[in-house]
Amino acid sequence: MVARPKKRVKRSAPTMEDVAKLAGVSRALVSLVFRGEPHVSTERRERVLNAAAELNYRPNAAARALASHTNKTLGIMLQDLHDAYFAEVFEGIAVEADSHGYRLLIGTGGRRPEDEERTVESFLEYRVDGVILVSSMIDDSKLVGISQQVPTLVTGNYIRVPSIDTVNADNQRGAELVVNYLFELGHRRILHIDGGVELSSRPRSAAYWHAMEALGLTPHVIMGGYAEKGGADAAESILKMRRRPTAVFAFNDRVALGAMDRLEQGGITFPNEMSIVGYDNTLVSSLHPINLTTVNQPREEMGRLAVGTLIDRIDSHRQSAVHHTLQPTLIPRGTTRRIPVRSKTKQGSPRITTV
Amino acid sequence: MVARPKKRVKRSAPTMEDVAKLAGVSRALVSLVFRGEPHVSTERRERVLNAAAELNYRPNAAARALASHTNKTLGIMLQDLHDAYFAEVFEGIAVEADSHGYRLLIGTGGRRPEDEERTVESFLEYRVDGVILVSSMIDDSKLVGISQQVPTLVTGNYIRVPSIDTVNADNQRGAELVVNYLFELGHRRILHIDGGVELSSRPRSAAYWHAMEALGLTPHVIMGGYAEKGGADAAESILKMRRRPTAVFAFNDRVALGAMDRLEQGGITFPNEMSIVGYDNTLVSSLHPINLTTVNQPREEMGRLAVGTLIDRIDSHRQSAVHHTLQPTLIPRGTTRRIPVRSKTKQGSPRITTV
DNA sequence: ATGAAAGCGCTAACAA
DNA sequence: TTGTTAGCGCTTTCAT
Repeated sequence: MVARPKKRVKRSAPTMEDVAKLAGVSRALVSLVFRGEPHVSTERRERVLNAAAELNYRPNAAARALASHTNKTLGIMLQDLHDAYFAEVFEGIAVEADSHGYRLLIGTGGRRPEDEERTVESFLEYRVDGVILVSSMIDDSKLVGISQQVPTLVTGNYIRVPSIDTVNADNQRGAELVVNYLFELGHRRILHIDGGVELSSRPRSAAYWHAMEALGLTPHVIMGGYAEKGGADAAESILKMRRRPTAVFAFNDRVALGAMDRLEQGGITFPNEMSIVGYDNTLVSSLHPINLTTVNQPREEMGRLAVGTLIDRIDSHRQSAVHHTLQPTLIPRGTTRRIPVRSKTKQGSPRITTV
Repeated sequence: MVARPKKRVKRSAPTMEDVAKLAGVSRALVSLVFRGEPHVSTERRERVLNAAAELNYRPNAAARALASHTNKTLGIMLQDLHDAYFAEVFEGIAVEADSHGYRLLIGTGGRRPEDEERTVESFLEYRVDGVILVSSMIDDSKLVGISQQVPTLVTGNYIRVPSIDTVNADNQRGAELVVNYLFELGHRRILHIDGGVELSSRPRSAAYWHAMEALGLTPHVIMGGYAEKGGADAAESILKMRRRPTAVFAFNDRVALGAMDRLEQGGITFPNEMSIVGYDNTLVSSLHPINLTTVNQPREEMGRLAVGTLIDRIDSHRQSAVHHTLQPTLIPRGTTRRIPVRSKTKQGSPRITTV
């Protein structure tokens, strides 16, 4: 036998009115207290707070937003939290937003521009105070359109208009670091597996290209992607080459790992027969059995900076853009090594030697 | 010389009133159209839609929420998106919420109950339609309190009250799978590195304990944690043991990886001298150089199921709890092997042999 | 099928 | 320092 509930409590949550009544003050006074206004007598403040506590009152964010035209909320568009890159940028965003008292509305775009736009649309309905688009694939012109409706910051995008702030890691510098490092180790046949349609792929591969030419080397780029699969596919092509590279610069760590995996199956050992460099310095890359040479990007800092910059625009009504570019650093680890000086003879594809 | 902007546009966004005026209908009719009500003549509908498009009108979610007492938003509390476990559960949540037309308000608790409570408090101010708490460390009694204010679903928690729905993976079964598997491979000295204060640590270690005893073996649990560090510390103790285990069952993949790393530095090779099993089947565990035997939990499915169950409670006003328990599966890979039958003699700690 | 009007719970002048 | 009073932009009866 199930007991029929006897409750006869007021169904909906208490309002400011209820608190005011119980405390014997006006609604406006309650509002002042809850907004932390200084010019309220301690006595009344106490009364209000007590009444609120007694009723378990909690301000209604929607009502507040409607009346005040601000909701202390930021919309964050990410492609995919599965990916360590986004997760870590987000971590920085969360920390900084929290310290400024902002809430986060989050949406994922899944690298599909239409989905991204739907997400942003949803942010706009919410009338968020600002939006951050991480590695958005939305057209520049549409981005500008968005920025005219809400304070906007993008990261991973190189757009330069007054209405959009940006935070980026210097992809160009990162690629240069890799090429020069490999060159100094004696490598000359350095191949690049790019990021496919990924946003930062273009700047990285272009920088790779330039750095190679500046060193008098022949660039060689093959198509990759943003994840392991892209690396594995690229590895497939590499295995078929008659004259394989001595070093590979992968778009990111995941691609590098995918490539290594496949190349090792093909009998190539790292770093003995080939060197490889990733990008991102994800946690996995540092694990001992992997120990991948890579490039660090200050992702959490990017996230924090993004929020700080955006909130600055919101607060100051700044009309000009701020652009931050953070510097990456090379993290040399175990998958790269100096190329041994050897006689001109063994020029063909390297024989596979069992160690 | 910076040109002074000449714009004289209406500053704030257009409202329903504006649309109504332009379309020559009442505000209520516009509302009907935007809520997709069927009983509107096609002609008027068109007019409204056109007017809205012309003005670039977008409904105000706060106003809507205030008037309708619902906002099609779910609050999601996660500990830390950095962690693949949470990221993947979230992925499932995001997909399912999207397909039901719900937005997500997200907050992280960082494994600090006070922060979790602040996050939930914020959800309540928003008057979200429901909340999902992933691996919350909030007291059961407080969870009950929350569930009285908003439809609530928890995952990772075994609480059983009518007001809270739950979604869990069967941690007990997972631990049994591991112990039995190792037993079948001939292992008898199976040590468990637990998850420390982590929520699912208790059920897993308890199940390990029972499974061991059921097999007539002596359980041995040492303290770990939820990340690499915990594993490394535990490995330190293992290296000091005079009679080392032949197999280790780690709380999760990260702990396993941390432990392996440290143990390998101590000269132990896997799986030759020791077997090790993780938990979670994170992407890293599948990478070739790691190739960790582990237990898979259907994380995305957990996320999807959580949202589906919660929305069901919201829609149906269900007053009784629904509990889902999903089954884990063992993923045998390269870090475990059958123990070789050997003479009773070599019982001491294994000599370290260079391969 | 459509319109009129009363809120939803709060903030923001303005008065007092 | 505190109270009064319009709204904020929408939904929701209730008429028609």
